[in-house]
Amino acid sequence: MRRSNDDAASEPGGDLLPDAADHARQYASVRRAHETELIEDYVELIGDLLAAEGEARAVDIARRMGVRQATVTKMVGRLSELGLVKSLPYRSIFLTDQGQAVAERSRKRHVVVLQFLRAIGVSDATARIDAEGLEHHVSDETLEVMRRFIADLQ
Amino acid sequence: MRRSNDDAASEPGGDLLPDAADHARQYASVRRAHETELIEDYVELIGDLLAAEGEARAVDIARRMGVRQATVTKMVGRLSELGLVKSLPYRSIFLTDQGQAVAERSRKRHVVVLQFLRAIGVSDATARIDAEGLEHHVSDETLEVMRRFIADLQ
DNA sequence: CGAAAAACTTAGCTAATGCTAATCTCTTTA
DNA sequence: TAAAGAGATTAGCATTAGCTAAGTTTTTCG
Ligand SMILES: [Mn+2]
Ligand SMILES: [Mn+2]
Ligand SMILES: [Mn+2]
Ligand SMILES: [Mn+2]
Repeated sequence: MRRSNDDAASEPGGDLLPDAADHARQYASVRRAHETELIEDYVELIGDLLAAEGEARAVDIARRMGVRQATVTKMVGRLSELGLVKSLPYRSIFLTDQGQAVAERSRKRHVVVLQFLRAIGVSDATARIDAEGLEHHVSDETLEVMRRFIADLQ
Repeated sequence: MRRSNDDAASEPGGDLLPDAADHARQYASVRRAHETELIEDYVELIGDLLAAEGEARAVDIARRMGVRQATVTKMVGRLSELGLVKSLPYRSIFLTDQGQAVAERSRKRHVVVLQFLRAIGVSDATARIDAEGLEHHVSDETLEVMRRFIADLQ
């Protein structure tokens, strides 16, 4: 029944072990982000390819994601079931309205995170790599802080 | 053979679609982070529990992680195979030297990210949530920038 | 046109991470 | 000290995300 030091959050420097329920919510939040992360990356990439090339082919998605075509086919099937994507066999992939919305939102967030990293002095190459992972774990509140930070620099 | 606009990276505001190989490396980097992410969180949590309570029991890990005990048992088995943890059936879990090192490194990084978020104006509650996910995608370079940012504020 | 090449799909496999239900072991307490 | 309760484990299932190998369809080109 070991119950001793709790409320580590209130201790000076007690940044570890917050209240157990809150702690669990933190991890749950991360798990939730992981569920949508890949979906967002695929949809965002498809949107970028559509904007840049006019079409999004599985080969190109595979090359950019660094995965096999079979993996892309399977993922596109999932995106289709989720109503984010419209695709016919052996044809280019397109975004539904819902997919467009997701792509737009992801793209904006990605750009803010990338610009923020550069703004605080991270090199472009590193900023790009880090942004690709960080973007999915940035809350609206933090995103807004980043946006302000960038704006204040002008 | 649609080959048209490349080197988006060099365009003004071209923050989308970098060189394909680089782009693939970005995603690969994220995938790599995801492989170690959970491991780091478990090991870090076990370290924190050992420090705070003297022992790390599966119940407590389960409660804090917000998962079932069966999930913890399985994960501890994996950590054990990885040589990060030492455990006997029905007994507390301990860290190996290697595990200690991982825990230490993770803890330090986590704290820097948390303090950085607070430093730029994110609320404590949000900073805690975001840090739990962000920490795993922060490169050494970015971490150093964050550290300097915090230090310069004193 | 008709082959060869490229693109795409399908089937079947693996690993990671979660779950529930059932069981086992240990600890507490009446 | 024996039952009850708490903690831990095991077995079996589902989902996600990747892979290879084998086939299909479409496109390119001699
Ligand atoms: Mn992105
Ligand atoms: Mn991403
Ligand atoms: Mn952590
Ligand atoms: Mn974490």
